[in-house]
Amino acid sequence: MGLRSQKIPTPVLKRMALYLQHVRDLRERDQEWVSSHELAASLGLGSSSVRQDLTCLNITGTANRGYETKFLERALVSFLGRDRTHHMVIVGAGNLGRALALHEEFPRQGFSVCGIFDASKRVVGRKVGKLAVQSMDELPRVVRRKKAKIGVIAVPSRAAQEVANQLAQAGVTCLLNMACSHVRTDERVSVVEAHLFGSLSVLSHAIKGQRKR
Amino acid sequence: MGLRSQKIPTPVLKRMALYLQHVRDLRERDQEWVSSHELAASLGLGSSSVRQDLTCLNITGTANRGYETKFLERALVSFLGRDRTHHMVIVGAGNLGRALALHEEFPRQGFSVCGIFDASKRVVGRKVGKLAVQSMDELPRVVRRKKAKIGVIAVPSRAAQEVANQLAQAGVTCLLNMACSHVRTDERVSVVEAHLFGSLSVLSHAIKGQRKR
DNA sequence: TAGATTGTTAATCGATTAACAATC
DNA sequence: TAGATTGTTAATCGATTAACAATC
Repeated sequence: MGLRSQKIPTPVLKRMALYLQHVRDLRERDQEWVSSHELAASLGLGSSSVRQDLTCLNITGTANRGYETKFLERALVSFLGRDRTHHMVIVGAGNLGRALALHEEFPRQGFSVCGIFDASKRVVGRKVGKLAVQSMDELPRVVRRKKAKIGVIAVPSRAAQEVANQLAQAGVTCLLNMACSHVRTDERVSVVEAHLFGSLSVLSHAIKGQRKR
Repeated sequence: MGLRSQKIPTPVLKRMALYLQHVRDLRERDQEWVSSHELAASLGLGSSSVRQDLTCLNITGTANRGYETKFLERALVSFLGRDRTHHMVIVGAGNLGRALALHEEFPRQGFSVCGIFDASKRVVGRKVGKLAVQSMDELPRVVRRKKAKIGVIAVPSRAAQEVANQLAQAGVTCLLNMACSHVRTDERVSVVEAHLFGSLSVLSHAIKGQRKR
C-alpha cells in the first residue's frame, strides 16, 4: 500500500480532510453508502473532482451505489496518516497559543498537545490546562522524549523565523505556522502556513467591493 | 480608483496580506525601497509572481530601484480594504472562540471583535476579556448596531451550517469558517474557510511519508 | 432491463514562471 | 554608460471540469 506514492497536490490533501470529516459524520449516522454527487453537493465541489480525488485512495466505488462510508472513512484515515496520535508542541503562550493548547477538537481529531513553550520568563511555569508553560531550553528534550513531530508557531510574525529554526533544531519535522509571515526551513521539514490574516484580508477586500452597490 | 476592478484571484489576495505584513515591517525599519527580488526571497515566491501581483495595485515601481515601501504599504492597505476597522462577531465561546476574541493581533491589524455569542445558556454572561458572552437572540441587534460585516464561525462542524444561516440572517456579509466543514450561503455572502484540520492533515500525511526513510 | 454511478481520458481553465524590451 | 529592475507578453505548468464507456 502506498508504495508508488506519487506526490499528492496540496489542494487534494486539504479536500481529503473535508471528505473525512463529512464521511465520518455520515457513517456515525448509519448511512452506508455515499455517491460522488452527494459528497460534491455537501462540500461545494464538482462530482468529477470528488471522483478524481478519491482515485488517490486505495478503494474503489461501486457503480450505481457509490462508496461504502465505512471503507471510505478507513481509507481516508489511513491515507492522511490519521490512524495514530500526532504529538504537537506549541511555541508561544499568548492567547492564541494557549487557546490552541486547550482546543478540545485537537485531541478529538488525534492531535495531542504535549508541550507549550515561551521565551518570556514571566509566563514560564504558568498553567495551561494540564500543561505548564516551559522555557525554550526544554524544547529539544521534550520533542525527543515525546517524539513530537509537529511544531506550532504561535508567536508574533517577527519572531516566527527564529522559532521555526529552534523547532527544526529540536527535531520537529512538521511546522504549522500561525503567524502571518513566511518561514524558510531546510527541505526535510514540511511547513504549512495557516495565514489567518490572509483569509481575513480576502474578506476585507470583499467588503470594499460590497460597499459599491 | 479601482473602477475597472477586475476579479482578483484568491491566491493573489492572500499573498497581498503577506506583502503588507512584510512591507510594513521594512518601512518600520526605515527601509525606503524594496525590489521584487527581495520580496520574493523573503516570502518564498518567484520575483515574476511578485511583479505580476503588484500590477493589481495602483502604483508603479521604478526601474533599477524597485518599489517605495511607504507607497507600496499604502497601496496594499487600500487595496485590501485594511484602511478602516472591521467589526467582527464570533459565534461559539469554546476555547477557540474565546481565544480569537482575546487574540491581541486582531485589533492590532484592524479587526475588532465587537461581540461573542453562544447557543448554550450555561456560558451566556461569562466574561471574555471586556466582552460578555451573549445569547444568540442578541446577534441580529448587535450586528445591526455595531455594523459588523464579518462573522466568525467557531463552533463544532456539525453546527457550522446553522450558525452560518443565523449570521447571514443577522446581516453579516462575510464569514470566516473555523470549523472543518463546508458551509453554503447565498452568493451575496463571502465565505472563507480556514480549515485548520486541512492544514494539519497535510502534515500528518507528510509524517506518514517521512517514516519510510 | 433501465437508470445511476464509477473510473478515466481528454479538454478547459487558470495560475505560475520565464523571457525580454523598456527604463532609470 | 553599464547594471539592475520593472512591466508585460508568451510559454508552461498544474488543477479542475466535462464527457463517456464500462459496470452494477
